[in-house]
Amino acid sequence: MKTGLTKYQKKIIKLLENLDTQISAQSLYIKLRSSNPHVGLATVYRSLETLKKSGLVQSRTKLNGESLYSLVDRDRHYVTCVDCGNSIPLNFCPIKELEGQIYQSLSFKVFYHTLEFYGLCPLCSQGREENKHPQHL
Amino acid sequence: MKTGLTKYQKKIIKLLENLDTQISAQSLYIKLRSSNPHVGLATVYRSLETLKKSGLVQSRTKLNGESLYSLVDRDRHYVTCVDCGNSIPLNFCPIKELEGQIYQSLSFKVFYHTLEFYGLCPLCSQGREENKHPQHL
DNA sequence: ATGTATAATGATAATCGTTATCATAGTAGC
DNA sequence: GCTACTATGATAACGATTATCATTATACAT
Repeated sequence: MKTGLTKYQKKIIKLLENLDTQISAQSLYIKLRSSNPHVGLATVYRSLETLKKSGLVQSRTKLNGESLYSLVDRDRHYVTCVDCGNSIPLNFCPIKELEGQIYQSLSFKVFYHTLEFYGLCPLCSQGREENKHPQHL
Repeated sequence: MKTGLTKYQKKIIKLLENLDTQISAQSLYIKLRSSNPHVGLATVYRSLETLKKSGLVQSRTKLNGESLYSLVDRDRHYVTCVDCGNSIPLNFCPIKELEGQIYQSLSFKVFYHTLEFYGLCPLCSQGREENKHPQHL
């Protein structure tokens, strides 16, 4: 094989390239089916797993355990609320440079990294303050 | 209630304090049972969920979807191999200071953050090199 | 082109961590 | 004690992911 990528692996890469958000395996499966009605869910998971191990695709896990996938060159991170679960994207990444240092010190070839902040979003934080002083409901 | 923490929430905090590694809910359940034979698994999950929302406990998710818990003051991060799944702890954290900045700019009160690097560990990297030149097996 | 070995795929069952349900036990305030 | 509310335990249900296995496609040698 020339490219080392299977038919569906290529299709998945294409889909991810035309997407600037992270996407779950299940959603990717739906999207794939619209142009490939016979594709199986297992193929999507298998392809994503292989692409991850080849360093082309990365994933992060939501609080509910679902994994979201994207290309490794999307160096995007999020702030997530532990209460409502909403995520806000950040527009910077302070640690890309560290990947090189890790290779130097640990001989560990870094493909990508995840960085996520967890806490209380303004709305949920506000909600808690109000509950401290209930209005005799 | 004075402290706002239930009986088992306190026990879990104590256990985590005497532990310098992250631990899964299932393992925590086993440990708890040794001194509290009648505790239920659901209680462990419920307590961890509440402790997370109160900002005392943090979690990170392994590649297999299992969550590992620790106290939020354990600012420890890992390098994980996408092939064998092993994790190596890092002894530094470059972004603790950023949490304050995020509160300034987004009014988002950060409890903790996760930072993880993914790639190929020396052993798995070596294994792949060898497979490039198979010995006529 | 044919045959053969190997890899990829699809359908679906199984797995497993986690959540929801619901009845019971505990607790606080009256 | 009585009542309302919270915490708990046992277990069923859930849902994303993985394993299984038969089938199909592909690569390669003949």
